[in-house]
Amino acid sequence: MSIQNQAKNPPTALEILQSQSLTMLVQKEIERMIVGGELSAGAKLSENTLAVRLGVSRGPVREALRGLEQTGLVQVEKNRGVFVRQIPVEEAEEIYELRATFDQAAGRKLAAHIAPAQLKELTALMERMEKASTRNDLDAYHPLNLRFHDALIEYAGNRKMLHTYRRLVNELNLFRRHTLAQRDRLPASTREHRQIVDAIAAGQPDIAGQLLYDHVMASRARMRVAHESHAQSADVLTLAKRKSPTPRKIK
Amino acid sequence: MSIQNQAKNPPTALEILQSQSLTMLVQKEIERMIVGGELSAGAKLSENTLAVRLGVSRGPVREALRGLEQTGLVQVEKNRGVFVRQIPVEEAEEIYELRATFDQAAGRKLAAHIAPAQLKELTALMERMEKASTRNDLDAYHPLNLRFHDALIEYAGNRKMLHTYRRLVNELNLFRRHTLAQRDRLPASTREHRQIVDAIAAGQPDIAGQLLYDHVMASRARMRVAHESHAQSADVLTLAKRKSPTPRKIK
DNA sequence: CGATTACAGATTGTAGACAATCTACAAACA
DNA sequence: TGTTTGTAGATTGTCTACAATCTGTAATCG
Repeated sequence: MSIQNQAKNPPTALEILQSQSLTMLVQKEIERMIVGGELSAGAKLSENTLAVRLGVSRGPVREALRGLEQTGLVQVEKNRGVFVRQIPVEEAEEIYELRATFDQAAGRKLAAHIAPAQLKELTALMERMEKASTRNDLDAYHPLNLRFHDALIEYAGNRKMLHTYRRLVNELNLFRRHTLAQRDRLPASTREHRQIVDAIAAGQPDIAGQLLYDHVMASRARMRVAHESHAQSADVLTLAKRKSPTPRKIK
Repeated sequence: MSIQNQAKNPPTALEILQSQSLTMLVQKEIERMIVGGELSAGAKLSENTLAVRLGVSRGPVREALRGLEQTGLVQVEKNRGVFVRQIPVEEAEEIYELRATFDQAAGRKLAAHIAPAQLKELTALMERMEKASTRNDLDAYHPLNLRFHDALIEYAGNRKMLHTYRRLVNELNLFRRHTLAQRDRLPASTREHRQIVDAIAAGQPDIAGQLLYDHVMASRARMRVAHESHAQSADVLTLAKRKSPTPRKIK
């Protein structure tokens, strides 16, 4: 064993500097702009504009965009440009269904064996959601809900699953209308959360898994309803708004 | 509706030319070299070498490598180069577990409602595997097995799941020793396949799902055994062989 | 007057050049 | 002899420049 092989678990400042290339930073920044809503779905990402804005040349920007393309956040059209992806409802529903199977599997594993500290954390998150629910405070509820489900997957102990799950959730953020689905459904959602935590605490894998699957699929159904009710007005908006994703013209 | 919006489902030659940028072609080619075994795990990918070999400049090669990094096929180390990823056993096991949950979900859906043509195709694949099994022909069995499980996910009708599944399987190809796990276990695997198809045909979601989950997890267990039995000799080999992933030296 | 064609400006795709960093080997030192 | 230091070559990171393509507008034709 060589002496110099002393990798610490917490990444040191040195390792950070070593791994942070311009391309990585640019990619993170563009991703932040997208998920933060600064760039809305369908918007065109001009290489030049981004390069100037970030103070780099087009090279790193192009590399970052190729990376983002693989994560599903942007869509590249040759000779036309890069656009923030628009997630069709059908795809959003597929993602919800995938999430449901992830949550189900995680619930099963956690019910079989969960560390006391983890159960405590889940309970705490759930109780905070209950409080936000009684205040009907969606702005507080939403991030807690994200953390609750993320923790669920994290505690299941499969890093590959966690990574895949986070990528899916990130992609789902592009589908704006899904957040609206929770409005007015906080009580139901909250009740389901308590049942889930109870099943996990009681060590009932099948029940916990089934409850989680149903919970996410119920979110999916609410999302679809919210989407359909806003369909007409929203479609008019997008039709008027989108100059970018114009179909390629045939000359 | 405008006249020129006539996208056919089968991608036309025109659309292919439009979407195939040099970067895309380079990425596909490098990916082919990796999964085809031409570049083994841990190998260094020199930008210049790749560029010359493919007859392009370094720009598209770099962009392609950034894309491959996101798919998990390569690992980028700043100022050091790009390497074909080495999948640790632990990660391979996580991927197997994820696959198991995918297959379980797919089996459930298919048992609930599967098209006759699809059931026929699954049956045909299974029977061909049985024949290959009696001949103990692993070279014939392996691709059939891949197609069988891929078809299973495909027929479940969730494109996002299919996409994610294929990416995971692709990544698992980097873990060489997992193919060996099937040697001498063809009869068991074949028997499980028949049970699975039977459960789907009989419309028993829970059973089909459970069989599939157990089937993939059994593959995982076989993979681990194969890995451990070859551990010593293999480790010696990799230690002697790898010049590339040398730990970064401290000066 | 409507549709088609031609052209100018802008944007993307690719290539090549330069600077920064790393690797490996050799020289110098204890 | 073993370790450290210095240097040359190679590789990567980034930038700039040029070619190919697209978009939108104006001119032309029926």
